[in-house]
Amino acid sequence: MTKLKVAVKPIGPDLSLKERSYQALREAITNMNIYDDNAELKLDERTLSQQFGISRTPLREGLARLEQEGLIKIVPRRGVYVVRKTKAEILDMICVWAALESMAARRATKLASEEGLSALHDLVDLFDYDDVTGHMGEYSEANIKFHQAIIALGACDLIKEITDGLFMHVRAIRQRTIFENDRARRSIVDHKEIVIALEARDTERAERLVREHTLKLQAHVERYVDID
Amino acid sequence: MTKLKVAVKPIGPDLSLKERSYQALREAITNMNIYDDNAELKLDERTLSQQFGISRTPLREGLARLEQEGLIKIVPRRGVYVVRKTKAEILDMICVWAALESMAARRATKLASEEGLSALHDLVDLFDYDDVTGHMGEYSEANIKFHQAIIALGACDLIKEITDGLFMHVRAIRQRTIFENDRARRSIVDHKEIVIALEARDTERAERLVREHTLKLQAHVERYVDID
DNA sequence: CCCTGGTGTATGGTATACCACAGTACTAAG
DNA sequence: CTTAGTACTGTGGTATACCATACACCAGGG
Repeated sequence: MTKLKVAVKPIGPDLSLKERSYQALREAITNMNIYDDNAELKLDERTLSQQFGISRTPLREGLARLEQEGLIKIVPRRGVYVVRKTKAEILDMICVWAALESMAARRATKLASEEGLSALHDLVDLFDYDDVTGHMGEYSEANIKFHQAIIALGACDLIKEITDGLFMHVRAIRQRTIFENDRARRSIVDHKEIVIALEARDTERAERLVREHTLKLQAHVERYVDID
Repeated sequence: MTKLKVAVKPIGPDLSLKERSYQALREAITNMNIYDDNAELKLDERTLSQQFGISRTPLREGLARLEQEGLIKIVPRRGVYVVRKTKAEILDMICVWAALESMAARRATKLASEEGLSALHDLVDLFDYDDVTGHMGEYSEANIKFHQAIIALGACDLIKEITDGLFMHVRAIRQRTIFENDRARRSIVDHKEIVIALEARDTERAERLVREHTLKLQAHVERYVDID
């Protein structure tokens, strides 16, 4: 077969409309203006389909996926509503996060390459103890990056998949969880200790530090975040 | 307000067709004849819609949910296929299971009531060390029950939700994982030790025992189960 | 003035018709 | 006989029309 295929480009990013509506909606909901104030929580199928320029059929298939993912709730004969997580659900998510990331840390002490660990080390060095003030936005991003990096080092695709979903949900209430400077500083200290434990290949310690670090966040949300 | 509300029953279980097709398909796929042999892995939308007596529209919405859940894969323009988990995916699922159940055990040592623990104790007493032979089917059920009970004691709805999903997927390959008697016996011993640790409220030990118990299964699958 | 019943409308649920592409079979040419 | 090309068919993707219900608004009666 000397069929000289012209590099015709992997065709378009011709995702099906179902896929595109799913992703677009997901994007829209997670980045939604303000999620907790008096934001519009009702979605209208016909309006949406017009906005996207597609018919209701693929749109509804996307909505069905969104519902399965827990981002929206479809009430028969009533409409589709953006779901507002309860405080208990948030706490549960952080709990699962703690369980999975600590397992990832445990695995990382056994599986991670030296290069991977040093890359992680670089991530925490980006922010210094005194440097945090005024860079909360960036730090918040770097914070997520750090945790995702640990999870990546754990080399378990399913853990990555589930935690990505959790982060997506949690991002929706990020605005409410104002990380005060003090918390950020203590967080940085925790991160440094975690990296040290990982580099020392100290499985038990790395697992414990990661778990406790995340459970600190859980306790903080429990005490100070007021939703519902 | 002295409104004497009559307990009027939550009305009918008027599930939508989308919901029913979703559940029916899910049921059908998880209990599917033999999942690994030469079973039919291609699903035909029109045939299914006729079998269910509904149109393709709600059926496809159900399929979209199934795909999101990972039970099927919809290949654009090609069709929908029942997904066959790879060995790596199975191992990942057991890994997540270990992480979540050990976290549940940890929480159980702090949250569980004495009644809950004694109920768990009863579960392990149902099967004795020598009693397992010939009752593998029942034991397999009791085994799942035991793990679900621990998760329930952890009192984290999301952990329950996720692990339920994992069990559903794993059930599909249960047939392949022949639990030989020896494994069952050792499993029973593990279970008894776990209960003891829980009743002693020994958080660290309970966490460790549960994790190691599940990781033993992972190692067993890794070594002896051959799929793909 | 309030409460109740009915009608109308808007919106979600379902069915169906149509379209586009992939896979296959058949035919023709080398 | 083999291979390539073309046409046909079947299946998934999409659009649209129709149906059923929930909610709002209005009218009439208490």
